Amino acid sequence: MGFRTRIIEELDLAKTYQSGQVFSWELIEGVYIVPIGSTLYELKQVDGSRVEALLLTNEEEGQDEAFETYFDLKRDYRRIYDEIALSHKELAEAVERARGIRLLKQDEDEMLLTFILSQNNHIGRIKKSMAGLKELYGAKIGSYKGRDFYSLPAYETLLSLIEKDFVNLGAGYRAPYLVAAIKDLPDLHDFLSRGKPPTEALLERLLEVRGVGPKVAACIALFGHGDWDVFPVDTWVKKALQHYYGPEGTKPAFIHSKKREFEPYSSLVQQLMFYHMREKDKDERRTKNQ
DNA sequence: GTCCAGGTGGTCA
DNA sequence: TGACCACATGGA
Repeated sequence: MGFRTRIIEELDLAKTYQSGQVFSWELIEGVYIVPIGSTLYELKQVDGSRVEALLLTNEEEGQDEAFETYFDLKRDYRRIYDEIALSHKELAEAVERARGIRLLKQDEDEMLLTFILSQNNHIGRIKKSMAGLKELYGAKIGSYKGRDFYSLPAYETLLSLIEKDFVNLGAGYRAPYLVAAIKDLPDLHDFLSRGKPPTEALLERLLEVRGVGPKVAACIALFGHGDWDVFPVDTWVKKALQHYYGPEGTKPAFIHSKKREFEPYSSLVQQLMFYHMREKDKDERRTKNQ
C-alpha cells in the first residue's frame, strides 16, 4: 500500500518540533525530514494547521498504520484543546499558543535512551548525541539534499557499546546509565510482551532502570508507549506550576492533585505548559536584547 | 567566567 | 518523606 503524499489536519510542525518531545526530526530549508522506523518522510506546512507528507523511501507494508500511530491521527485534538481551555481557564493563553502540537508516539527503545540522556541536559545536545549514535552505529535509511538519515542501532550493536563510546557521543556522566539500560532491554521487552501494562505498572518497571527517575519514566511512558495519564515535571513545568499556582504549585502533593484535575489529558496539559513557558522565555529574551 | 539544561542517585536528618 | 549535593558537558 503506502502513499506518495497525504494531508494531516490539526498539526503545526514548528510547534511540535519545538515542544521538546522529538529529537530525531531535521529542519532542512523549510521542510521537516521525519524518520519513522526505517521509513523517511518529508513534511511541509501548507497552512496554519495542515501538513503535507511525502514519502521519501520505498513503500513498505504497514507503514501507513505506523504513520497514523506516530502522529496519533485518530485523536480529535481540536476538541481536546477546546476542552482544556474551557475547564482550566488559567491555561487559555497557553492552549492558544500551543494549539497544533500533537503528542507523538515514538519508538519505545529510542525514548528510553533519549530521555535517560535528557536529564540535566540541553535539547540541542540530546539531539546531537542521539544523531551521532545513529550515524555511527545504525543503518542508513535514506537521504535528503545530501543529508543522510540512520536508524536506531540494532540491539546487538547497542549491547556491544561501552561507556567510553557514549562519553564520546557527549553523554557525560549518563554513559553508564545508558550501558545499564541497554543490558536491561531484553527483560524490559519480555515484561512488555505480556500485553500492554497499566501505566502505573509500566512506570514502576521503568523506575528499576538505572538513571530513570519519575520524570524520565513518565516521558518514556508517554512518548514511547502512548500513555496519556502521566504528568512529567521538569524545570520548565515547575516554572509553569509556580507561574499559575504560586509557591505551593511545586509541592508534590499539590502536583499530584492538579494532575488528577487535568486527567484524562494531563500529558497534553503538561506539554502545553512546557511549550508555553519556553516560548514566553524566548519572547522575553528577544525584547530584552532590543 | 558563570549559569543552565525535559533529573537522578546518594546521603543525612 | 524532604532537603541537599555532585554529576559531564557545552552553548548562551
